[in-house]
Amino acid sequence: MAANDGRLDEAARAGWLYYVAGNTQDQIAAKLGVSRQSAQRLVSLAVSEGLVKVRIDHPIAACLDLGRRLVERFGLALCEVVPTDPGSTSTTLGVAQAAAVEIEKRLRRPEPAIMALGTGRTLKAVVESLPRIDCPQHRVVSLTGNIAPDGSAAYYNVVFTLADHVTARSFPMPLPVIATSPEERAMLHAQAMIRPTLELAARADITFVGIGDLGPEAPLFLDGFIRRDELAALQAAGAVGEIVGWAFDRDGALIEGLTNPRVASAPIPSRARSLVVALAKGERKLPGIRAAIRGGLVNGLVTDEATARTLLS
Amino acid sequence: MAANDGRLDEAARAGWLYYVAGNTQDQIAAKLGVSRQSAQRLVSLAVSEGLVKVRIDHPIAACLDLGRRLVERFGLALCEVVPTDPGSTSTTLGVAQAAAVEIEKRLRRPEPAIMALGTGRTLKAVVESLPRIDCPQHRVVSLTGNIAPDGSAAYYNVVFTLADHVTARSFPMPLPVIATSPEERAMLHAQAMIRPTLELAARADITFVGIGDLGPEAPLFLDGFIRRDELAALQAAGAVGEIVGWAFDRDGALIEGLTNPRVASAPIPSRARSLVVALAKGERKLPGIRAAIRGGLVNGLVTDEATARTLLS
DNA sequence: TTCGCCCGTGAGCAATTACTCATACCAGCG
DNA sequence: CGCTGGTATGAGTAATTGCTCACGGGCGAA
Repeated sequence: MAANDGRLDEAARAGWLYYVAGNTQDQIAAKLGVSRQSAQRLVSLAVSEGLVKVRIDHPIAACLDLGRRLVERFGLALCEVVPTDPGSTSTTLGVAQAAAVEIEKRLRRPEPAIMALGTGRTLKAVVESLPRIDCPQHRVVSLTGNIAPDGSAAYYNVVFTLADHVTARSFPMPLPVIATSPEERAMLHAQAMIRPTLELAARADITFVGIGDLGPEAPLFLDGFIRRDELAALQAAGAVGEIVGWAFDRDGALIEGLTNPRVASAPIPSRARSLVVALAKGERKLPGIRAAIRGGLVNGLVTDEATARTLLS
Repeated sequence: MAANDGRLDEAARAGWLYYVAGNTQDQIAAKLGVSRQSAQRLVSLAVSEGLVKVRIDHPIAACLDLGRRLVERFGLALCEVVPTDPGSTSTTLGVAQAAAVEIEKRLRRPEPAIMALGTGRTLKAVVESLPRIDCPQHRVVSLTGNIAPDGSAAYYNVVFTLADHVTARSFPMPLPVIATSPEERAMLHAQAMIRPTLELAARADITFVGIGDLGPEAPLFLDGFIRRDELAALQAAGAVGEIVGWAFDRDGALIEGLTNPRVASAPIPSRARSLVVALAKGERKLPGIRAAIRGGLVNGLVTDEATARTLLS
């Protein structure tokens, strides 16, 4: 660990000399007394470890405009639109970074606040691109369980990862995502460990959630939280997306019955008194995004240009 | 302007695709429909226009440690130490970026605050590396005049430059830096336009100033604010540095007489009730830095590793 | 102690990027 | 209408970077 830290230290230094001071890797090698290849490795280590954060500080007119129009059209309280990379297959590229900036902005405020987080690949990517922040005044609460169907702690539980970067007090939720029965759900929620967390979630000042699609590759299904027949039933009932497990139809109304009564996640915090920001982009999630903002499940959105355009058309 | 903006827009997009999305310039060229060379030009334009901000998000242990020791040793309220690039001749590299981060942090706070700024090459570089921030709740006031000896607006008046990036209310000071006589100074300060600004400066919550050396290449002399004989007189009187024109000796005590009675800048705000941060690094400025912190002219410092080490030795 | 594995290192090479120069284009002007 | 200065563009080339592979030293297991 100490050696590793020393290495990261060197990597940070190399990255600094490279990106900030504008040295070539040869110069860095000379200054740090290592071979050019090692310098290159240090720089690339700095990048891959996420030590190097790049942001483009220019309001690309087209994106700004799309954001404004989305705010107007759907009555959103917050909307960020990032450029689309036409070739990329990533479902988080750009959105994650933009969301991280928003989160960082809140966490840097000195007034104590409660932030609730959902789960999923997008949130995971967001948290990974957060810088280190010291903010013990804030509390971060997970909206959803961190127990995978196989009993292990789910990879996508983001509050744990967040704790690596941020010193806020964190409240994970030691629950499955979807209980086996409504009764089990009730029992779990009644636990002494859980109730304070649920109450905290209900009082969140700001919430960031991903939106899951419910197509054939629904993350909820892929990750084993629901079975194929349950997915099919949801689809048949008109479900087009889900937020922390709560499936909803094209009007943004939660599906009655099926898996929803067993969802062990906290309810989505109130849009009336807090900011609930959805992070999502891409063709597959479009029906879900559209439903969530039309139905008022969320009042904030971070998405990309292409998705924004389609939403407006 | 419109065309230029469109170009910057493209540049920002290219920069985004390059740095955030990780495309090669070939790919960017294809996606933007331009030649590879043009894509390269767009990316480099984005960099040179300062659209691309890189920060290294790792507390380099050595720097942290130096900062802590400086805080302890000199009773500072804030100290940031950045790595040194052994080969670079820049007097602002690193320090400017670190200071920009500190300033940004303050400006992002929602509670209204008053920030005072000095002048000089360092401050200029700081302001240029600030991102765009919308913060009309804050007020930014210049401590010093913006009229050069030849009557033009001085290049290094940073509050104007700041206004390009930040929407805070700004209060420049339409004064020379050093008046021709103490009487002129008094008269200038009595002006109705000036007095509110001076009062604002006195109430600043946080102040950032550069430290000028008074060696043979003193910026005050190079920029024509003082004559060679005045510089010599200051040196003879034991002056080792200046802050917004106020020359001080090695104990950090303001020089009596000479140019000081004619300095038209606002007094350095109170260290007792606010934070006054000096931004400076480099051999030449060392005597000035040492004097300023030992004499309590400032209670914060942003500097580089090499300077920090020397200060501690 | 010795063997084998693995991590880090250095060399060479392919890919990518940055720079220089010549050319083309355009606006303003005679 | 043609000229001229300035600016953008494309081509070629040098520099820089990133990748792969083979080597070597350290460490744990037998």
